[in-house]
Amino acid sequence: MAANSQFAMAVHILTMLARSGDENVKSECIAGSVNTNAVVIRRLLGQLNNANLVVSQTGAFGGTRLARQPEEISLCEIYKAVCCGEIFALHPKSPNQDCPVGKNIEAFLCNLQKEIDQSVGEKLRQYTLRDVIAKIELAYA
Amino acid sequence: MAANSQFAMAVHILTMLARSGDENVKSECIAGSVNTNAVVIRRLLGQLNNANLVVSQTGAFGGTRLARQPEEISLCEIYKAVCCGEIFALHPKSPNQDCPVGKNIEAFLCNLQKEIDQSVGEKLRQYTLRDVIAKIELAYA
DNA sequence: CGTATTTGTATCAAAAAGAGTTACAAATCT
DNA sequence: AGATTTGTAACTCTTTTTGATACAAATACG
Repeated sequence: MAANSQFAMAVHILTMLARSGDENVKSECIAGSVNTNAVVIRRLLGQLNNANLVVSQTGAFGGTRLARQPEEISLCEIYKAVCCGEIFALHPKSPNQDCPVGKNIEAFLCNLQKEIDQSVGEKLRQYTLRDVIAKIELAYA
Repeated sequence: MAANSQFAMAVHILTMLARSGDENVKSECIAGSVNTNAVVIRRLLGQLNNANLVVSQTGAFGGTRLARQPEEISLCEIYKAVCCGEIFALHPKSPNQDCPVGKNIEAFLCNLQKEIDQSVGEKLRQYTLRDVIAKIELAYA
């Protein structure tokens, strides 16, 4: 399939919102920076809204802003909001249950998935949107 | 796309080989346990062979066996052998370089990818094929 | 030496998922 | 009332993986 860029785009979107403070930002404007269609942005904003990370307003002078301060939004929350897939997928078809390996490998892999998910979550929890802004502003200071 | 199950299948394959010791195992036999086509297995075995994890023999009474002892093969090596993608993909199209966020977000995300990859690698290095066998045999003991 | 078996690999079809696009109803401001 | 913007449905295009068929090359054994 096409690679899943939703997390990358979501971080991009939220970084822009964070830099705009209380001001509403339009999906068209974000799309211009991400270099994609505004509907793609609005779809992601919908997911971020479900996760209570952003607040949107319809109508003239509408747009979207962060629901919380940048230092209160971790990359882990963003990752979970756009529910990227697991690190690896389990078997496409259920393995042969008459084979000792086939019968037990799925449970093992499932546990492993969870452990890795935990590791990734811990790493992502170390960064907030505030850190992202800081790094980006440092880069062109 | 269809989800990438290569790591799951590779662990399955190698676990079967580990349990067969020095004996050659046929792709058809592995396919029966994984519940897929033998060519899918042979393709994966090709990758595992490139990574020097298995040894194959063509011809009658041919097949595949581990290139090393199970305790000398970590899940991290397997993961790298089948080169599953990154945890998340970068932007589908390069972001707008005239925007401060667009200009710098990719470098940030790229570093983040590497950090996460490191975390996942460390976690996977904790387990060897021997551990997988132990867990699976415990399950039906 | 010939036959049977098995891998390695090319090629194609089918399925799944993301990204991009168009279109339009609903909401909101002036 | 009119203009603007979000939310969302519907569709196409592209990419990726899996699954399947076919066949040459290698190998063992009688």
